[in-house]
Amino acid sequence: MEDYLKGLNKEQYNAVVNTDGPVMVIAGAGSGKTRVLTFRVAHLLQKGIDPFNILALTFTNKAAREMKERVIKLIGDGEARNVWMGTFHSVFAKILRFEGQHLGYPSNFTIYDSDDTKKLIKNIITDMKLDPKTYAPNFVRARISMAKSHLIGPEEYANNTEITEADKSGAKPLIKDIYKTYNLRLKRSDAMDFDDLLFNTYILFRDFAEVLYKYQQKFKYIMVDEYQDTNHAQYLIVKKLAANTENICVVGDDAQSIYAFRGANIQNILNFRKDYPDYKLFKLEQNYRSTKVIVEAANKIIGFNKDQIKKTVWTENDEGNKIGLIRATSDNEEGKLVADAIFTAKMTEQRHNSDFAILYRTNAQSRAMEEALRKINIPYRIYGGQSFYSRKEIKDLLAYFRLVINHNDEDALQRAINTPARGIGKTTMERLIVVADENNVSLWEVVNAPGKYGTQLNSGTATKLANFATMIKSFAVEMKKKEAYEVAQLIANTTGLVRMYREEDTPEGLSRVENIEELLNGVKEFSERGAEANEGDLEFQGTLAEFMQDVALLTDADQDDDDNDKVSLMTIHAAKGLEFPYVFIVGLEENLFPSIQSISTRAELEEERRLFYVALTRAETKATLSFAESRYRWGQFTITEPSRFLDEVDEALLETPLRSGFKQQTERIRTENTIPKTPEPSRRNLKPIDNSQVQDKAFTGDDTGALAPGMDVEHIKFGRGKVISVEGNGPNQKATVHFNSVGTKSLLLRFAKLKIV
DNA sequence: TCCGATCTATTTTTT
DNA sequence: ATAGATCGGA
Repeated sequence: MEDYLKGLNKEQYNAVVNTDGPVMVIAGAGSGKTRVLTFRVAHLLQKGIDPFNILALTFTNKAAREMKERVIKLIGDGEARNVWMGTFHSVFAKILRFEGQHLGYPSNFTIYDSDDTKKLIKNIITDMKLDPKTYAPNFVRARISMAKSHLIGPEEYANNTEITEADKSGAKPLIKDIYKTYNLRLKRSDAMDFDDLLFNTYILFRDFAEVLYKYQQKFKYIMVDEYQDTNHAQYLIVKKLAANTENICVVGDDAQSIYAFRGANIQNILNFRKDYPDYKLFKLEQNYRSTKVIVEAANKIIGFNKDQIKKTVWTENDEGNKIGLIRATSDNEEGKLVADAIFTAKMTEQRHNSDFAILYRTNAQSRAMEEALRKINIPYRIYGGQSFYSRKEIKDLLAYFRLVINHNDEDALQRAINTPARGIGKTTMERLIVVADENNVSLWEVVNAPGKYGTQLNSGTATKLANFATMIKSFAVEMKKKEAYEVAQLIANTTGLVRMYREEDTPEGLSRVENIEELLNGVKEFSERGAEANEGDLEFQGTLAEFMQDVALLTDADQDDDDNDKVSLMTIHAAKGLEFPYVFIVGLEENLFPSIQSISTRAELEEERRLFYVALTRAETKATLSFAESRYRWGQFTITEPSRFLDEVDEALLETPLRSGFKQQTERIRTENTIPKTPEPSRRNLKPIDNSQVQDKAFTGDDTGALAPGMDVEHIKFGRGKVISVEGNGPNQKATVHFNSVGTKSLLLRFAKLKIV
């Protein structure tokens, strides 16, 4: 046995060394899935397999990078860097840059992100004079995206009566036309959306046998991570690629499937047995990550789901801490209690900030957490949310980059042409768009040569257009001669974008200028990295075009930070695949988690439950659940109810009972084997309550040094209560107080302003 | 065409 | 709450 394989358990070992033929690995949470994948790659290389023959597909760039780093650690640099490891989207984008001409795409095609996509769909809806309320852009986009990920093109869509009937009964019969126009417009812009990267790769392999053959020869060993999250398109592409050698290894966990909402299909796991009847199955069931308490609680929760593949996750780890429970009166208080708990654990357990993660269902929940952490000076880092790349000023500058790289990129052109203002307004643009449509050419064609298409323009406008076109073309020339950073800086300055924001002379304007500078620094770093990497990776030049390819598929979670000792804040989706000693799962309230839009069908509810399972199994040492009894949502104060998921946590594993104090829980009727009733958003939850009571600004705490058990105290939010105990001293002094209103709470006296009554 | 005031949708999760 | 969209007036 090779040395490096010694640390593996039997199942892991088998999953690693069975390199030939189809293999499926069902890997429970924390069972060493990534380990198996990395060792498998290392093992292949060790056996002398050419790294260029190995393909490893992941869902996030982060997972890909991590895998690469770990392989390099195992067997050293050099060979490892030539393995194709990346997300489905990035790998297929790379293939399409090489092969896109078969489908009529240039290699410099633009990738539209969801913002660009949405905008384009919105434009089309307006152009078609449809009511944007009926045809809500987000809805239409979701519909088109769903179609594309099932490999249903515009024609198939229009010819599929089941689909069109559904659209008709939804009073949206024209989605098929929007879809058709949308695809034409994308094509005319030499652009692909995220789904096209998969769709077109599939078409490429389906229609061009020689291309398929080439990649089948290339990728002799294929590995797919998070197989439970693949959609139909991904499934078929992988199947085609693997058809020759059948050296395919998929790793997944049905209990962690949380992307059905975007077309992921758990059936792909089941299909695997049919597609490769002689496949080998390995089950990784031993959890190395979490304590017994966490594993047991998680097992019980997932047990409430009907649809699942039987498996038993177990662990030899210690029993561990019970699961914490935080009950807060408001979202802000929830933030404070969580921040306090982190502070306390840091002090008592000597932990780093980076040992903590706060996980939530929606990005909007981060704010209360941020504020609370900031108040007590705990550094944190937010993953996801409003991405750096979706800020206005960044989009503005990127639009120029895109336009310079691909003149036909219509979205980029529309954004750039009058930002900053160049006197090319709405009227002119509308006229140009009509001409472009009539002649079926890209918008750039018309802007660049309006005379050619007989566009009616006054001479002033014509000059402005000509100047703009000349400028863009001059950038394109520069781009060929200079490296990325120089061109980027030239563009930022010559276009007047930086000047525009600077002249706003407002704090926002200034921060926009700073963001632009940050982006330029990013470009600089990128091209320097390009120069360094040149000898190792011949394909990498560090050009602006390459930078843009990177950016299009990048998410915020992929960015690195210099200072890494920070508390992590992210959605549960973003946390998949990660682990932390201490995990706080916040906002466990009905209509938030599970989400109000996911409780009408069993399938949706079960996905929410898997999400909860994923969240809980991120924890190594201790998990803490929290919920608030009220929360601001959509700027509205709402009373909330604890999540049904809290009831599914084994009471015996909780630090404090769920139902304590005076609060009487309304009995919720839930039978495990009936389909949940139609959602009845309880009035109670949505009723705005009078929020006008002004808080007593003068409320200041008494000196709490004299605080002792038995004393009556008053709290600014909780009102009257009785002190049960006081522990700790100095800044960490805590008191347990029983309040009439909210039951027993533990408060850090430094923050809780208590008045002795 | 530009600017400001008013209105409005947004919040599920991501490549 | 808040950013973006929209509309009317300059």
